[in-house]
This record gives sequence, structure tokens and C-alpha cells, in this order.
Amino acid sequence: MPLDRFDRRIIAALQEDARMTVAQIAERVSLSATPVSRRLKKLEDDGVITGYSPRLDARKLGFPLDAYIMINLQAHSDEIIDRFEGEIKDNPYVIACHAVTGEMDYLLHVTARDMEHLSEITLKTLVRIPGVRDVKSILVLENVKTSPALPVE
Amino acid sequence: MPLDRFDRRIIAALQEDARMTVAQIAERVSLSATPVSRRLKKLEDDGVITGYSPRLDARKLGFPLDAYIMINLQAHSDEIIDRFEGEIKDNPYVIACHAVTGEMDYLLHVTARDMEHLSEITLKTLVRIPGVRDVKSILVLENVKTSPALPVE
DNA sequence: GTATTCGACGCGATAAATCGGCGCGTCACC
DNA sequence: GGTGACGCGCCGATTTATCGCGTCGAATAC
Repeated sequence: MPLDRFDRRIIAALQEDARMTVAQIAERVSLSATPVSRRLKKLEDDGVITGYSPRLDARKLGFPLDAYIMINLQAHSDEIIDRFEGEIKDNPYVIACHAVTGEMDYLLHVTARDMEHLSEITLKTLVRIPGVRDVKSILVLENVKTSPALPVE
Repeated sequence: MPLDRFDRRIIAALQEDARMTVAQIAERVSLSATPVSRRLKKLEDDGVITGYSPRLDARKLGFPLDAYIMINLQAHSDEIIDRFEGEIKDNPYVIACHAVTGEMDYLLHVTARDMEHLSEITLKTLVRIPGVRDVKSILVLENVKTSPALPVE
């Protein structure tokens, strides 16, 4: 059941280009196409690979601004939490949200068209969600490294 | 040159499943396969789509622990910065690093096998990089939302 | 108002890729 | 030594990607 060397190399190949054909992967991992196809299907069925995404240039899509927003809730009742998380999930500009340790409760990753848009997301949406007490924003100045890859080898 | 409705719908389809075939995309966007194939190639050539990645279950790959680490540098000379950013890029457990506004200089996203591993990454690697003054860690307790998608429609 | 040009679409053909069935080799356990 | 399970590679049938070609429609020029 654990991943062997071939599985890891298949995943490594996909992390470079997830639209690579099975035949190409097969060549890279020194296997024929058939077992690669079968292993790929198994990795998907087992939930190791949960899907495939394009890597997009956010700037070219009109979202040049990235921010991390930390949020504190006033109380931690189920009602407040459910309401908050629901709103977060519905907001397309929040691309990630984690519950975290430390002085703040949540860390959000938000993408925006410009400062005005970010301001609108923050002031008109986030701070207005019931139960939100404190909001701290951190603007991204530069992406030093963004690797959608996990270490597999 | 700007993206029209078809381009956006092609991207939206890929965000659901980037290994979807051209014919499937074509059906979804009400176009034949040929223009979809051509538009796809153009989006790649123009750098709107920069590649394709698998979505992986980090837990099943042995990285159940996520942390955000904020780092301050003592000084901001080119030498210190280049050295720091170089080390970050070489570290496979740092999956993202941004230069940010606020009281800290950098925000890192780190993935680790367990607490001991995270401790090792922090204490044996990050704090030992010359020029690093202050390090604050935020552990991820729960992923409320992780959408690899950008709003396109 | 008509002609022309340009861009983008759809169709059909071809080469490549995928998928399913089959047989073989290897290993473990009788 | 026999047997069953597992995983590989090969092969043929179907699906998919890509290219050239003809066509249609909008915009522009005359």
C-alpha cells in the first residue's frame, strides 16, 4: 500500500507537467505505459492524487495583488464559527483559509484586482462577518518562491 | 489580446480538472475541439497558463503538518537577501515564500513530516541562515478552504 | 453598396495516445 | 515441486490531438 519508487517518480513527473502523457511518464520512469496508467489510476482512486490544476499567472488574469489576512473571532461558538467559515467558502477571492495557532484564529490568503478591491474585500466583507473582532493584513510585495510541489523523492 | 469569454471558460474547466481532454472542454464551452486546442496553446504561449500540477494529499505523502513562518532579517543588504532567498529556494520543505509588508520581512509556507521535523527545519536550517534575526511560527490546525482556483468568470 | 481582408470556426485526415485483454516471469507459501 | 497472486510488457481496437483546408462574418476601404 505505501508508495514505492515508481509511484513517487510518477508523481514527480506530474508535478513538472500534469498534462504529460502516460507514454512520456512511462519513458521517464523506465516502465511501459500500461503499468503507469494503472498506477496513476490507483493513485487517484486512493486519494493520493485528488485532481489536476493549471498553474495560472494571476497577474495576467487581473489579480496582481496578494494578501494574507489574519482574523480573530470574538467568540468561538459553533454558530459563529460555522457562519464565518461559510462566508469564507463562498468568497471567491479567498483562495485559502486555515485555522491556526497563535494570537490569531485564522489565516486567509486573498487575491485582489488592486488596493481598492482588497480594501473592499476586507472592509465590506470580512470585517462585517458577525463575530469577527480583529483583522490584520499582510501584503505580498514579491513572490520569492511558489512551488506547488511537495517533496516526493 | 485580452481573454474573452471562451478563454475564461476554458480556464474554468481546467481548474476543475486539468487533465480533461480537449474534446470534453470543447463540449463544455460550446466550441469544437480545434479552436479549443488552439486557444489552449495560445494561453500557454502567452504565459497565462504556466503549467499543470497534480493536487496531492499532503497527508498521504507523509507531510501532515503545515506551518507559516514569519522571518525578520537583521539587515537588508543585497548579500544578506540573496543568501537568504537562495537557501529558501533550495529547501524542499519551503513550498512558498513571499516578501511582505508589516513587521516581518518574509512569510514562508512550510510543510513537514511531524513536529520534530518542523523543529529541525526551523532550528537547524532557517534560524541558522546568516542575517536571520527573528522567527515566528504559526501552525496550521485545520484547512478550512484550499482552492487552487482563481476567479475567472 | 460592394469588394477585400483578416480572424476565427468547423470538418476531415493522420499520427499519437489510451484502454482492455492476454500471456509470462517472479515471489511467497504451501 | 506445485500453485496462486501480483505486476510487467505486448498487441489490437478505440479515442484523442493536431494540422491543413474551406467557409463564414465583421470591419474597412473604395
